[in-house]
Amino acid sequence: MIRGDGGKTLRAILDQICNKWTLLIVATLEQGTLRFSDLHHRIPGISQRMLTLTLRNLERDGLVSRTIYAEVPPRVEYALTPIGESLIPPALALASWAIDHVPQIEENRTRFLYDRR
Amino acid sequence: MIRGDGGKTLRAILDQICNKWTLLIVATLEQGTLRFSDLHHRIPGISQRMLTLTLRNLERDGLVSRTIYAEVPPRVEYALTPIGESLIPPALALASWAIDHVPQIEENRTRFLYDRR
DNA sequence: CCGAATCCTCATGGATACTG
DNA sequence: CAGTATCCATGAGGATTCGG
Repeated sequence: MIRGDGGKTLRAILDQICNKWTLLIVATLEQGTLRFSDLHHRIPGISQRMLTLTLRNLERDGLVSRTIYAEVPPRVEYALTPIGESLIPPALALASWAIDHVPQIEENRTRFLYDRR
Repeated sequence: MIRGDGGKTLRAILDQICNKWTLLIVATLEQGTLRFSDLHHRIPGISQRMLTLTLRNLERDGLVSRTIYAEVPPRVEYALTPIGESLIPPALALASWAIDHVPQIEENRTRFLYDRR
């Protein structure tokens, strides 16, 4: 069953994981450690603000580690923790499902619009 | 890789799947056909409005079928289509991950708050 | 380079009341 | 029973500016 408690905390955490950017960031960090600017231009469309906020949440939840190097210019590197890495398989499973079914879903949507008068 | 195109359509579909209620509704329909009121009280916390809206989106995308019986009182039954059923495994994988890691994540959050001054 | 802070907009979503 | 319609609060998220 999908609900362990009343569903409160679970749904809260699912919302946290399943938001607009989290899965993409985790999937991008699968390749290994990346610094802020790398992430910024590897994830098209994300704003600096949302990248910062999402990384903070992931750090707070212990899914991502943040390492600061006191250099000039500054360098900050992000990497997945073991818990973060354990999220990779289910995240990729969902992403793969979406990729596999994008054409079918798009066809369904257009047909749905056409069938309604 | 997680991005098939520029990431536009994929991210749109992921947003659609990964919203506040979709996964819960799909997981609830795994058990079989259910009517509106059944869904309503099996998913604690959902409003009538959001249940209707989310079901419409799922119907539009072809993940859920909607059957109306011309009776008094009216009866409407919802069921997963084959595509909808194919979403069950990755959805449950993600839900299971969340369930398994809720305690650890909650501990990380409280420690994060405590460590910051 | 890496962010924090501010402002602003718009979608999400809850509460309520009404219909067939 | 199964919605639709309306109003309204909240927060996600983009653009921009400033700081270390």
